[in-house]
Amino acid sequence: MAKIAEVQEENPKMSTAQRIEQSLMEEISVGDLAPGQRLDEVGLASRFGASRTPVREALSRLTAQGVLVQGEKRGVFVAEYGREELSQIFEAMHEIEAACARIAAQRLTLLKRSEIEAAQADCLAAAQAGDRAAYLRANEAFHMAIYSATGNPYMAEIASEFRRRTGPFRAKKFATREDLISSAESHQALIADIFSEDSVTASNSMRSHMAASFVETLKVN
Amino acid sequence: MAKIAEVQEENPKMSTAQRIEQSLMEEISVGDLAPGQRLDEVGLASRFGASRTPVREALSRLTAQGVLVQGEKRGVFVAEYGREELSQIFEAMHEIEAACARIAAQRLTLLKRSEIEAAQADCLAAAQAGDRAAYLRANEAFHMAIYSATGNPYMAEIASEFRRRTGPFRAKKFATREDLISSAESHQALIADIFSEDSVTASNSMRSHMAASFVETLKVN
DNA sequence: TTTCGGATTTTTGTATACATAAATGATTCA
DNA sequence: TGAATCATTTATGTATACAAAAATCCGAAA
Repeated sequence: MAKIAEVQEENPKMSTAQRIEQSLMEEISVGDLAPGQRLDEVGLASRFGASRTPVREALSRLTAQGVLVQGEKRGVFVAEYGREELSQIFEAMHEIEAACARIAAQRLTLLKRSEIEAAQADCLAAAQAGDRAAYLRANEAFHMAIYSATGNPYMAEIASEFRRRTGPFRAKKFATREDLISSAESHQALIADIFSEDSVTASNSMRSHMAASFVETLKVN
Repeated sequence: MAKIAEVQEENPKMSTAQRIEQSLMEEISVGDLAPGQRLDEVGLASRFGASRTPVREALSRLTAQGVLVQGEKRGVFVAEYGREELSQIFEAMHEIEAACARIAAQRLTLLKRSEIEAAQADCLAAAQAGDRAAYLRANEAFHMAIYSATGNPYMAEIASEFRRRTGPFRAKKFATREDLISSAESHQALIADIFSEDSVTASNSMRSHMAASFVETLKVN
């Protein structure tokens, strides 16, 4: 509820449907809405104080993005992936992230470089503080900064899309403060390799980062 | 109109919204609906013999997929890309296609191999016949067969999505029978390199195929 | 007790109506 | 003549209503 009001005040000119879509996306990526959970149109409508029409539009768009799926039964559900599906999604994500790292290394500007550094500083701070929610946000911002450094909004868009899809599964692996710190530390090597401006080094470094992330994710899913 | 009825009869249990979405997608990817064209809700509603509600749902989903965009004015429009944007989209597409070719080369099964060959046979036949519409379909099937050969439906999905987005722009470059034939012939080298089962060769071959495709596309856009 | 069939209740998909925002056009004043 | 403001019309976003399909529940028969 806090989040809804927050978004509402930040962008007061958003339509109800967009507001609902963003709120749901946020809740899903953080893991408040668990994979497999059913989303009821009328329930959401009353919860957001709206009618079914904008709710349906939001659900429809989220389904088109693959964040929700319509299961065998009636209703839409938060996408739920088994080990096999997770591994396929991570393989795809891993390819795209590697491409992003390679391109980013080639095109790195001073501005983008400082944005990545700033995001990483936030990651470290949140990890030290043991603030899980803050770390999740900072970690997303860190990867977004790398996507943005490609200078290619379409690459960034698909990379973000996979990140959203896998959000709830990756989120589970951050249980303790140590998890946060080790994740933040693994960013350091990645940053160094991207900043080396050698595309092969950057790409390989991202591949190993993603592979490690996948191993950790599989442990808790 | 023929197409609408056709899809309707193939999948009689589809909802009106899905039917409209598929029809519009088909018309856009073939180029019947030109980039930049405005899509009017009431007009589409009367054209499909439905109310605005399912039309809105279809437009909303197509917008979420990036096939349509909501412009500065009111209304949604078929996505229109300038040279700069086209080059960015092609760069992203090129990365994904290269990854698909690499993975496909590593995992090639006899079945997938024969599917690729069959699709290419269709391409050659359509090109020889100078049948542009048939070639467009066969060419899509050819690339889909490669995506499918990765064994990874998520890779296939994003690759397909880019293909749909760029459909109307790529379609323009097939004007004469010679265009079709030269395109079909360029598939031959690509196939040979994928069938070599050497992932680097396959990936590089796809990169050059995509680069060539981009050059041709830019000429007509 | 289990299973089959029908009735009931949800839930979805579509249509329609209405209020609001935006684009267009007209009119007036400079 | 031009610009600016106001009115008109058009289109969008949301709400509500209704019909159809699916899921659930309940009872009867084996």
